[in-house]
Amino acid sequence: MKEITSQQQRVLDCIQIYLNKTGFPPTRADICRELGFKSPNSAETHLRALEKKGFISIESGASRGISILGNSDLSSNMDNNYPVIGLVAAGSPTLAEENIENKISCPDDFFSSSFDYFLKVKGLSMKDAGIMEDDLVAVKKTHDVKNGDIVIARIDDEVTIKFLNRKSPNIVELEPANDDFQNIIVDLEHEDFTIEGKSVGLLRRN
Amino acid sequence: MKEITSQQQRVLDCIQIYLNKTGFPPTRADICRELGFKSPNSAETHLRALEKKGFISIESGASRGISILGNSDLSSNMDNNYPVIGLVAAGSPTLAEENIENKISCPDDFFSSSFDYFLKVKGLSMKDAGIMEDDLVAVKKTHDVKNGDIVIARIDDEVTIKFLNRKSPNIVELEPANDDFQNIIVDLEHEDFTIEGKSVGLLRRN
DNA sequence: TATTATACTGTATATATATTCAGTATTTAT
DNA sequence: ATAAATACTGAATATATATACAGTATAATA
Repeated sequence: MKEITSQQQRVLDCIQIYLNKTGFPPTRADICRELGFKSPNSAETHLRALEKKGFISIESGASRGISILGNSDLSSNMDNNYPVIGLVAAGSPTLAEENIENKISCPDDFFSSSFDYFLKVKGLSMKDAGIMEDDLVAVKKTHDVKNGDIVIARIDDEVTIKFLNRKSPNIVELEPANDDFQNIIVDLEHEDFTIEGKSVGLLRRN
Repeated sequence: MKEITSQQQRVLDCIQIYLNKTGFPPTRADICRELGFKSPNSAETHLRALEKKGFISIESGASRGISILGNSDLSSNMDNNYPVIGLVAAGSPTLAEENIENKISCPDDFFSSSFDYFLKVKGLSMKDAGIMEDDLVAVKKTHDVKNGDIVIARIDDEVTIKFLNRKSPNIVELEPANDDFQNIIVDLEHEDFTIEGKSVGLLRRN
């Protein structure tokens, strides 16, 4: 998807807000009223730009014929069953049957990114990041992680959830969010270390 | 909600299907085309009947100004759209349209108990309870709250989320989960105090 | 340098659309 | 038995709306 200008973003937001508020899309005049434009053609040209860039579609000739495209809203309402895996002290969080505590049905587009399973958190090592015991962290299986990401990592046979901090090509620091815990420093040359994935969201069921 | 006739149900279904398909509501002519009516007035009268019975609302004078109302079970899926309400400093978190920031589709049985809306948290007064800024707290509208519950309360015009602690019939203590914040003590005789509901879960989208 | 994209105002108009009025017929309450 | 609600056709119309056309101006390309 092409880049969007700030004014086009305002118009796109305006359409979404109008939709949330009324249940149907705005007219050109509505957009002008909301954003302070004085000519309906101001809205028209922005709409055509948004259409050209693939953010919306416009039904020709129809009144209020604007619909917002992309995966954000109506299109992907598919539910899926996501396994809940216990964070056990030893053993990687595999999707093997014996590790699956239960399954949770939720929409595929529920979090900012797609994800693969829920990890049930043990302990309070990430409590200052708002991750408490028994919270369910939505984990995306990936190796594409940056410093500062909350990652699910395996050192030898221990699985843990921590902030990632790559110190040097061979040294990785795993940082808890709790003063009672120590940083874990991993030497990639001498220890068996794997990134299982990263947190893309959290679910807490009281 | 009053009873619906089979023809009115067909029209209501038609609106929903049209919305799913196009992203915007149908015109009278569209409904006629879909259902085989030969006069736009056929659609009009059905729409007015549906409006009178509270199934839809019609924006007078607006084209395609139909919106489907109060869907307790007419969406028929397991999923429902739950509004996201911003926790504003003043004003109660009503479900009024202007307070709805967004909607999130999720299964009705997603949390331990049914719930009514998501509250977007501002500030860090509950951080030690793992509730961080911009977290979405699933709120069940109820007055059935116990000591220790995380409640959404309104004092005069301030809405806040805190632990509940009833001290005596007339004194309620609202306890933050953050040492930087003070307990709030409310005298029910002299202050306007309402329990809006309680937290039944939490959702965090990174 | 010329060109294209962005970002508007202002006017005009064909048509898309809601909505009223006039009928007919059947079913359901009172 | 009479009124009211339902379920339509058909025609007419005021207006809501998309959209084209004519300009102006600035910033970003090529």
